[in-house]
Amino acid sequence: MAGVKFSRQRQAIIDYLCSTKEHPTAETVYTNVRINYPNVSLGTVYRNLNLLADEGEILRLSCGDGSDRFDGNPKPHYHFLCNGCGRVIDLDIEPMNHIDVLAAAGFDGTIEGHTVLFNGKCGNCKISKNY
Amino acid sequence: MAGVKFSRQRQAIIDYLCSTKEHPTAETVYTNVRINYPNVSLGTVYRNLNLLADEGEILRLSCGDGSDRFDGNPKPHYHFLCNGCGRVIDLDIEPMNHIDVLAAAGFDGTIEGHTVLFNGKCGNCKISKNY
DNA sequence: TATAATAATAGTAATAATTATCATTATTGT
DNA sequence: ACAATAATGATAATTATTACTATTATTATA
Repeated sequence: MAGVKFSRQRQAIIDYLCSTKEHPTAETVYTNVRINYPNVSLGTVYRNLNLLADEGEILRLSCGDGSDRFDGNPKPHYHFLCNGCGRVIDLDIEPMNHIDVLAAAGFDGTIEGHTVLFNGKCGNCKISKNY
Repeated sequence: MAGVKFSRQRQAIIDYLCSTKEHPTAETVYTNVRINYPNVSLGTVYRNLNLLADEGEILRLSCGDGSDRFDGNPKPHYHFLCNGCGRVIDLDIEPMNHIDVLAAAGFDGTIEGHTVLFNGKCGNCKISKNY
């Protein structure tokens, strides 16, 4: 990475993101990185999350429910947002790359990719909240 | 609508949203409604956009690029976000309702729906910005 | 039509999420 | 070891949105 130097704080952010499947917000990343780096600043967390997302090392998820979330797995995959508890869960289905071709028909731009966000009630909420 | 009274301001917001295909932000709605209602407040615009989105009369689009956008057409359809100019464009393809069934396989929650956001370069940007 | 109930408004203050600034510290190539 | 410069922590600033409240508008009914 040209012009990018290693930093312990950035590494700790990557390590934390890769250790969880919870799609944490910047604030949650901050809370968890502070366990090992009590002096880390929230600005540093935001700066690095942006850098890593720009480099394609992590994914940024904007689910429209407040803060952005981040995913340590940069491979394109689909997500589910529970509108009971707000959790974001990875879905285990193959990305449908062919829909980029379908969408391109009759469109004068160039399609580079897509995101899919499913919504509904997660397994936990179905039980605990009687959905 | 139980407990909901008519207001000229709300009607003006609906009229404006239905008159454009530009998926405006709350700020843009505000600017345009002010042409006919110079005293309308930004809070009124936000309050009504939230109300209308909750009632299902309009769509809220969170594209992850700053402000939420709104669409006067509440029928589920797919969108394209140009990462050259930031414009959001309606795509003319049939929603793939069957993918909700695919996604539900091996998932313990209930899938109620999904959104798809394509990205790339719009026709204008391909020309004007040499993409 | 006048009235009473209450929803909606404008204006403003407050909050939440994120980005910018900057002096100091850490990393890295030579 | 040193010089160049990227990264940091602390804080201020910005952006997007929501909350509060006294006043005004809508609407059902007398």
